[in-house]
Amino acid sequence: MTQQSPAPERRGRGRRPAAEVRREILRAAGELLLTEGMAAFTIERVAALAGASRVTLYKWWPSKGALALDGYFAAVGPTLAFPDTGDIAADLTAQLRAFVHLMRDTQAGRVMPELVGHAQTDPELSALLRERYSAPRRALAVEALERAKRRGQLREDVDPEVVVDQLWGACYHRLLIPDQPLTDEFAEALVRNLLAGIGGAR
Amino acid sequence: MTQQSPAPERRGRGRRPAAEVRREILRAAGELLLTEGMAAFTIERVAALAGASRVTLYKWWPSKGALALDGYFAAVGPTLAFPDTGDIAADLTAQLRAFVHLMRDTQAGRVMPELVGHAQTDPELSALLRERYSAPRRALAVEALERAKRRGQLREDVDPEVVVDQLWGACYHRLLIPDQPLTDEFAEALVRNLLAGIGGAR
DNA sequence: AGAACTTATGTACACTATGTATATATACGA
DNA sequence: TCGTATATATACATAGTGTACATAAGTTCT
Repeated sequence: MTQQSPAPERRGRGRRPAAEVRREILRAAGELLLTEGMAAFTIERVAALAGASRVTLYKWWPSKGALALDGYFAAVGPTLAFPDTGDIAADLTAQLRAFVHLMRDTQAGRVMPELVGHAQTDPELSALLRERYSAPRRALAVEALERAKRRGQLREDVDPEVVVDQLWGACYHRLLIPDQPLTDEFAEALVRNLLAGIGGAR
Repeated sequence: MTQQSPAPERRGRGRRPAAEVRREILRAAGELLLTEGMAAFTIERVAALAGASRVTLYKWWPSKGALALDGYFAAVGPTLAFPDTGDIAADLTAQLRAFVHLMRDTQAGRVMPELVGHAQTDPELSALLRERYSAPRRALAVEALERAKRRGQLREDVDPEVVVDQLWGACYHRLLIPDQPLTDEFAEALVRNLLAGIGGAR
């Protein structure tokens, strides 16, 4: 059992500072999400952990998914970076290895599939996840691929959006439907296959 | 609102034929899943729709996910096929186009992401989905790729498992995290990119 | 045919969670 | 300082989960 945070001592009946309450709620949401995951993530438990009233949560967050995503970002932070060394193969491999590490070896990574999973039945979360998580990350990768194309490292007729799905999408596949393991070798093979092609001597 | 099945008329207190009850439950589970999706799929509602007692469902199915998957297969059937014409590029494209069509244009396809989503917080469903859905389909694709390799249509050093993730995994990515649309052109580009490679003249 | 066994059913209970309504006390801003 | 915004306690109705118990009826074996 993971030790949960000490519940903050109760005050009386009246209002508490709004900023403080909001901070406590986000902290509690992030903590609960990372330690127990989406299955145990309920408005009820977040409120209790934050020492706040459920009514306050219902007032500010339209859905459980929205609250979970805010908690996720509060706990994890943005962490967006895509270094460009001029060698697209090396850059993609490095980026994918970092992604594999994040998803396989960190609490944040273990939670992300659950958020994506919950989004399948929560349109609110689906839209937020797209806007605040996947779209910005996808854009970074697409930009890197466009730059590589301008350097002549990619064929002119290739759609970078499709490439993103064949690299990161492949990783999400192994993450969400775990038939096969998510390894560094996998990340390297993804880039190798796609850049050089897998077709035979024909 | 989708018209739900007429609730079968009640019998008295005693036992009903086990086979009949099981059939009714699976029918109800499939119907509820396909018409209202995983969010509305509860033991309570399946029991009511089947005219059965909740207790019976709890007895035979270990989790909501397991029941949902049985309902899915009862409604949809197996539908496994991977024709081999001898041309791996054509076969992969045809297979992926069929998959895109299934996921985009049918009730079954609209439900599968929800099952995968629910599996993220239901280990029971995760295991069943792997055993009964993804593994058999993955195996078919891997076999087709192995045959192509023997015909010299694929490079010797390529891991077919990785290729599967770069084709079907890419589709699941667009399905589960819908930043970009799932189209026929996408399916075709996947095969083209991977077989020919996307690297430039270097 | 009868007995023994299996199992679906009705009913009930305790528990958790959702979402809303009401009144009250306090923080915040003009 | 006064008015408004809002966090709080409390209550309520609804829905779903999972279990327990006794009973009725299908099923199977002798």
